[in-house]
Amino acid sequence: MAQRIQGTEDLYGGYMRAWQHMQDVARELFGAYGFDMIETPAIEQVDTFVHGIGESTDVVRKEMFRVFSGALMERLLDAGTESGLKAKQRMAMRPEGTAGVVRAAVENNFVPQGGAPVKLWYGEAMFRGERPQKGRLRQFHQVGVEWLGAPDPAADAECIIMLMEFYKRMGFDPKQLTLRINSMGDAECRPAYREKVRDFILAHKDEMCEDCLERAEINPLRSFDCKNDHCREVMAGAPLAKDNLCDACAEHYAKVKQYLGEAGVSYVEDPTLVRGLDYYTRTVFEVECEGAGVGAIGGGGRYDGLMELEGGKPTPGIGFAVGFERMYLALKSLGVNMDGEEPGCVYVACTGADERDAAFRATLALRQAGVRTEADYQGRSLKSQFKQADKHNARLCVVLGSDEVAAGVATLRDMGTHEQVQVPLASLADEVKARLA
RNA sequence: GUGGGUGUAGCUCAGUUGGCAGAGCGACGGACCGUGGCUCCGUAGGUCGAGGGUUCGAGCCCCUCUACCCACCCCA
Repeated sequence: MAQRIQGTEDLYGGYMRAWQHMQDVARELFGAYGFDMIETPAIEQVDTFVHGIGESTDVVRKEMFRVFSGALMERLLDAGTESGLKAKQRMAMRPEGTAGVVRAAVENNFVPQGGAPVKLWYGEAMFRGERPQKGRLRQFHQVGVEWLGAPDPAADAECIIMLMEFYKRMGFDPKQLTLRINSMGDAECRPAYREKVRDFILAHKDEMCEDCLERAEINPLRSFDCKNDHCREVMAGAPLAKDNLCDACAEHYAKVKQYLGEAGVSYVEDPTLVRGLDYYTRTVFEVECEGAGVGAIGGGGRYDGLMELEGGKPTPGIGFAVGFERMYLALKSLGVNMDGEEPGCVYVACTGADERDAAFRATLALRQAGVRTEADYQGRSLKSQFKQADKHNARLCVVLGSDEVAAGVATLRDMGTHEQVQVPLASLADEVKARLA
């Protein structure tokens, strides 16, 4: 039997409706904050992701799905190297949303010099070549926002406030969530801090695990959340980001915290919070649902250097992304079922072959009037048609028997109250719509 | 990439020392032939993940493959 690729899922039924619901909530809430929707291509040049996400990150080093046409792949296998490929022939499926949106902003000049900020949101599939496990898929879905051109710490705060409101509307009690924030500094102060942490690790090399020694060179800040307890104990004595911020970063961070406080958003300052993508500067944040066992259900931060890395003018940016599948699992672990119900409909039943034509016309008329309508296509008994009507969540059932057809009427049964009335076939759609309203 | 677990009906799973493949749910049909949900009765549905081996006999034991799940790494 043909089967799915590992780590992918088919979205249908209640699960699909849950994903659509998440996008509907996003559209409404993010729209109120002035965000417009954008959809960028699922494949981009590899460089777009490498420049943005960072050469040394796991996402770029081992998780990106590379894309080649069949013809190109043949040439590649012959040549044994991709060094001869042009940049635009080296493609990858997007592992996250920010790099593509920023690339689009640069390419289309969304934020001209001195121009107003642009606010964009997306809801689409992401692809990462990892081994799947709970809350981790190779194709998964995220809703996210990018706010470009706004250096103001109020933008950081508003993003976070909006994010927490989003969770609330999706069915979380804010008390069930932990919002962790940190500041990673900027081009001014981060390099020096990074070096300090590296030196600290190397000074304690006898006590650290192998992974951490490797991290010291690649991304020393990651050692803060090493899974090894002993490493974390050692790292507790390491220099903290918040003590090593330049004045501008410290002021920015303080302002973000002030605004969060004013908005009544509770947060935990976590000096060890380090996000895995290199583009982040200053504010970073992450939201976790305790006990759900799926890790972070959303996160983001500021990326003031990213536009430049993608070849644009220096333009500040901030954004976040929320994982659909993880959020779905987290809500489920809290007893909230996100599955959407099939919408109600009207079912057209008939008693036999002689009435089938009349049923066809009634079904057509209802659908043309915009009513979600179902009917029988298997020649089932009337009793069975009623069972089908229930399965389709029918609110009304139109019954067409020989008596009705002869009299030019239809019996309309309310599936909730069992009330039945006869209405002229000519005004069926109006009668139905009046009762559904 | 590394480690562990599981594949039996549409779904969730039982299946004892190797001895006639099961349950619950679901589906379908019926309970005074034109009326659903509840109840009752009945019916259908299986390459026991695939291939090989041991055995009189394998869902069960052995080997290989494969798929999925979980965990590490990392991340949404």
